[in-house]
Formats: sequence, C-alpha cells, structure tokens
Amino acid sequence: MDTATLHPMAAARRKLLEAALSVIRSKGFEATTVDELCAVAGVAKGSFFHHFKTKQALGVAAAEYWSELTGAFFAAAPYHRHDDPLDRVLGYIDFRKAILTGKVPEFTCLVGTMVQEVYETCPEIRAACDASISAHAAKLEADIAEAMERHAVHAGFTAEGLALHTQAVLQGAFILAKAKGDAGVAAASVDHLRRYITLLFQPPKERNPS
Amino acid sequence: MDTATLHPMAAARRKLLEAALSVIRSKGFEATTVDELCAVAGVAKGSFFHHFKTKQALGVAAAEYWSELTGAFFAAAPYHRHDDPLDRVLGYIDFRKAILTGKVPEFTCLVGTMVQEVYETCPEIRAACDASISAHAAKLEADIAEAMERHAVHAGFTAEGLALHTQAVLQGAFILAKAKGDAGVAAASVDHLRRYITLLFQPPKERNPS
DNA sequence: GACATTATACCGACCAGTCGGTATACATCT
DNA sequence: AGATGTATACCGACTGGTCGGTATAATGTC
Repeated sequence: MDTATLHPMAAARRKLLEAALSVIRSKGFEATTVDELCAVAGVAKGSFFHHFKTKQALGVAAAEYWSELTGAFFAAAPYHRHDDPLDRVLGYIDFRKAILTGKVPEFTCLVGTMVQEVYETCPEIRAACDASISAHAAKLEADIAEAMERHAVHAGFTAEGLALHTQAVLQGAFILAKAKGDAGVAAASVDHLRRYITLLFQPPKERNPS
Repeated sequence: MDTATLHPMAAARRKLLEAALSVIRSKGFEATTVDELCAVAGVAKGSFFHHFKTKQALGVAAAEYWSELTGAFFAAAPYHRHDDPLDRVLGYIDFRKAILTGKVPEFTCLVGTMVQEVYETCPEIRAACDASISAHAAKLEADIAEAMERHAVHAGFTAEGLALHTQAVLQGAFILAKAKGDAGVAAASVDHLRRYITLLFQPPKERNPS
C-alpha cells in the first residue's frame, strides 16, 4: 500500500506522522519529544508547529492517521473473501495472529498505547483513540452479526460486545507481549480467543463427545 | 487491610509509594513528576531522593509495592473457599468483575499501565511489571491446573497459558474502559472470559442441545 | 509577487537530580 | 548519667539541562 496516495498531504506532515507512529509505539506519547519526531522525520522544528498547532494536536492527528492506515490495511486483507461470515471472523483472528511478527513495537497498537497514558489528561486524544478502536471493531461487528444470524446463535451477548471483546483480547495480548518482551504470549492469547469463538458458534448437537 | 503493618517502612517512603499508585494510574509514569508525588505525599523533595535513588527506582519500587498490596488483597478474597478448583477460578473472574467500580483509575492496573510506556526504555521497570503480572497469574494457574485435572480437560492449552490469557483479557478490558471512559465495556469483556472458561470446562456429554 | 512551506534561533517554564544541613534514635565509652 | 559517635530520616533551596512553543527569515512554487 502506498501511504502517500491515500490523501494528498505535505511531505513534512506525512513524514512527521510516520515518525510519530514508530516513536510513540516505542516510547509512548509523553516520552516522545517534538525534537525527536523532527529528527526522525528529517524535518525542522518550524515545520512541526506549522502543521500541528501543539504536540497534543499531533497526537490526535496520529490517531486519525493510524485509523486510516489500519483501515486500508485490514480492508485489503484476504479474509474478507470467505462466503460464510463466521469464516471471515475466524479469518480475521487468524490474520491478527499471523501479523504478530517482528519486534514488539512493530505489531502493537498505537492508539491502545496512547490512550493508556492520556485518557485522563487529554480528552481530544482519548476520543480519537476511542474512535479508532470503535471503527475497527465496527467492521468486525458486521461479520459477527451476520454469523450470529446465519448460525442461529443469540445466547447472552451482542455482536458489538463480542467485537469489542476481540479488541480487548488483542490489546491485552500486546501488554503481555510488552511485559515479557515476546510475541509468543500474545499469539497464545489469540489462540484462546479463536477457540472461544469456535465454541460459541459450534452447534451443540454436533459437538464431539469424545 | 492495614498496609502499614505489611512491612515496617519509613512514613515518607510509604506515603510516596501510595501517591505513586494513584498518580501514575491516572497520568502514567512519564507524565508524573517527582514534585507532584512529593506534593501528594506531603513530603519534601529531599525525602524522595533519600528513599529512591532515581525516578526509575521509584517505578520499580511502586511495581513491587503494587505486587505486595494486590497479592494480599486477592489472597484475602472469598473465592478461595470453594472446594472445586473450577469454582475458585470462576470465583476469581466474578471477583474481578465485581471490583470494576468507581472511577477508571481506581480499578485499573498500575503495572499494566506502566509497562506500556517503559517496556523499551527502562528494563528494570519492565521486569518488575512482568514479575507482578506473572506472580498474580501463577496463583490462578494453580487453580486452573487443578481444575483441568479434576475435570479431565487437556485439550490444546496449558494452565499457564490460560492463566495468562485471563490477565490479557483484564488488561485489554482496562484499555477499552479508558478509551470509552466507562467500566461497563470492561465488565462485558470479563463476561466473555467467564463464558469461555465455562465452555472449556463443560463436559461435552452434558451440553444442552436446545 | 503572493502564498504555503521549511529552516534557524531563541525563550520561558519546568523537571530530575544535588547539596548542605537539621532532627532523631540508639548505641558505646567514660 | 552524661558525652560522643553514627546511622537513618527528613528538609528545601538550588542547578543544569530539556522541552514545548514562538518569532522571524528563507525558500520554493504557482
């Protein structure tokens, strides 16, 4: 995906946003300095404050940029091809597991990291992070709702609630991965999530009583 | 529980640690200043650096203090009384859900918040947070292992993995609660976790095929 | 030449950490 | 008992450096 073609944008602005994604995911929002973002982006400080009124404004813009990027990334993923909506949901989970590669800051979530720090101190960033997570969950929610319809599952939960739960598991898996410095523990949690959804949608009559 | 009697400790030191718990859970580690901790603790700055060599050292001490406090808190919880280990596990989950009350910073996890920020920049704090999470999970792991034995469940996962998964769900639930400013979404995720464990340990033959 | 963008120099606030010093408790020696 | 030494606890002014943000000049670009 060529990120430059998503929206026309001044070069310095996009370079600053790209820098923000990588630096903030590594060090968090507060520990990230404007000077470092400029250095990584190869841009002077004046450009930063030309494009973003404050550091907080950059935080909001970074969350929105993250939403755009991940939206396009998941929209292009192969799991949407399945006919059965349940296969699309499980395909999403498998896809999330498959991209747990490389170093920890490379597969963790920008908005999950940011919202932990600023949820009480900066309502604008908090709202932008919430919007990003909720928009992502909403796409999955559609498939879950369809799968619940198709497989006649209605027991005690909503499509929205289950979609948000998947995000909770992923965000929590990232925290464990950060604590242990290892992606394996995150993958194991995603496995549990997959098993849960499989059990939820498994028709009781066909359960193997071995 | 009288925290003062857990370990003898200079008054200023304990007041600083208590201040650290509440301030860091609200604003994160980086945004918390030594001056603010001193102000909240009602202690002079000199005392801070008498008890903690650096701010990072306070972070490590806060994680260890958190481990002590939560360890005692959960050890005293009522769910341990159940005879069936599975009831203890489900009792733990119910207890976790029951304490999701009050404002968000009051029920979220100090070490989960801290490790997100510093996992790359401060290995000492990262390790202390990992130790806190892992020790907590280990207590639950014992009950899970016993429940797996008792209920003859061995399918595709380990007691350790499931114990860590519960922590992932809880940590992720906290992130969603922070993003939405609402404890309800966290409780909903804990409900899903409970349902998952129930399904895992439900004997296939007795499943209700309604 | 008008306008958006980028670069450089700079400022005031703030922050982690230092330093000199006081207070208290408890030994040990005379 | 009183004097002396010593370790811990606590205090608050100070400092060197960093950070977010500003002012202004220089560039492109139509």
